[in-house]
Amino acid sequence: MTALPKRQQNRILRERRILDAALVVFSQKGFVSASMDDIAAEAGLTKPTLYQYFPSKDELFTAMMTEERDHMLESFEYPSASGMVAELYAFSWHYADVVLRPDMLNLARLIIGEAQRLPDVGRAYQASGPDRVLAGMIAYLERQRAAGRLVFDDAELAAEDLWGLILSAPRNRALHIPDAVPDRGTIERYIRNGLRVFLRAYSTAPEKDLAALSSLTPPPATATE
Amino acid sequence: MTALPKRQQNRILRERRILDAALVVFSQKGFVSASMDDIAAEAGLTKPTLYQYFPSKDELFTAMMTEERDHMLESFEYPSASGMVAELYAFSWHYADVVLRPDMLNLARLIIGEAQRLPDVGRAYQASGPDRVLAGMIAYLERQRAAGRLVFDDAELAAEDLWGLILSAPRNRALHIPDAVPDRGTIERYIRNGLRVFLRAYSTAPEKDLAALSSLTPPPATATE
DNA sequence: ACAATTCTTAACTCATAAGTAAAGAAATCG
DNA sequence: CGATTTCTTTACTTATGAGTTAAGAATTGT
Repeated sequence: MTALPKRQQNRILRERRILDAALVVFSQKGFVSASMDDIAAEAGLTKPTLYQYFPSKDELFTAMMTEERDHMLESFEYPSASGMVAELYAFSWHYADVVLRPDMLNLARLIIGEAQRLPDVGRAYQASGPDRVLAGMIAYLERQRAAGRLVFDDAELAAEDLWGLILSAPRNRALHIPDAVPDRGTIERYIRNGLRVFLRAYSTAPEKDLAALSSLTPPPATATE
Repeated sequence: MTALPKRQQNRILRERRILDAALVVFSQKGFVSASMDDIAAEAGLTKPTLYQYFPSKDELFTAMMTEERDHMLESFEYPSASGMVAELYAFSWHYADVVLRPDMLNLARLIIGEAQRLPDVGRAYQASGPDRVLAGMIAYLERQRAAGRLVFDDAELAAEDLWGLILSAPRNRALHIPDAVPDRGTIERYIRNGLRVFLRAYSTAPEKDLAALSSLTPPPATATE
């Protein structure tokens, strides 16, 4: 009874296809060089049809960004593990897997490249991505502090230290050099070292935590890789 | 006797002006949206004249990037101070002052935004900027290790930890949100905290070094700010 | 002061891309 | 099955920008 008419279903599917195509083409070519003909072709339809769904290139871009922002929010779940160290390790790996995905890097490049022209987009990206993850991490770290496992004055700085330690170098390199996405061994190296520094600086039981870190193994490569 | 004819002097000056204008306009608008008319106007001359100096937009961009790369290399000198902690602090501030300059951030955004289209430019930027600074820092840290002040297994990772700790968060935010260049108090906060974490993790005399850090004050704001 | 060089002005060609219109074909609906 | 809706095809307008030309003005050199 709630089944939509075929026509409406098709409209929803086509809109979906257009937004996906827009993401691909904008990410590859940047806003200006991506043409509406290219995006229509990528979506498997024609430009006049595309214009029936989105009245202008700007509106398509904005809609695509809004959609992607919502998708981004879904990516940052918190893996559960046994113990703070295992949790930090699992999350570091999860975060790395998301952030270093080629499509995510392409999107980041797009946003950074357009940040001057579209300040709201940059702001929205920062709010839905990094700031959101940071807020979650701050809460997590404060819980660990309350449980006596960590000590720090400023939870925000501690959370930012963690990202800086585990992913700053590979991500920056990958942003500058698209071919330079690190392999899993390299990511492991950064994560492990970053967590060591973090635990040495903030843990109330550094020896025990470093030993726990030594026993952890990286997660299997995800199918999306 | 070595004085160049006025004509040659003017050519050199004009070329300089064109490259400066190119940097400004490309940084503000990105490669595609920056027009040769805009750049000529910024340089205070006309498009046909501009084409007398640089045969195409691509070649102007490449020349501008090459020029900027050489400029970048000049920016990363090593301030001298008394003691390792003071040296790290001074350099952290120096690095922050360079990297967070609006024009440097604009250039970084430009490079990141064009990285897919111009992989060589991204590679050259990485090699002349971050990799270069990193190499210097690695050498410095290894000297401190040899002198018994630091302990680490991997100098490269230690050097990357330092950048990640002191500047990763503010720089990323500034890349996404052009208005969000941090004030000096915020930079101080990141640098001080970052160095604390670094010293706690790697110093052979953490208490002493943290005390030394406490006594340091930020450098005066530079005139270029 | 005159000649040579360089720049400016004004106009141009060509290509590209955003956005649009109309007619016919295809898909869906009742 | 005919009516309606939606999409495709084809062609179009307009604007923009890379790159170019020619004539006259300005600058430099001798």
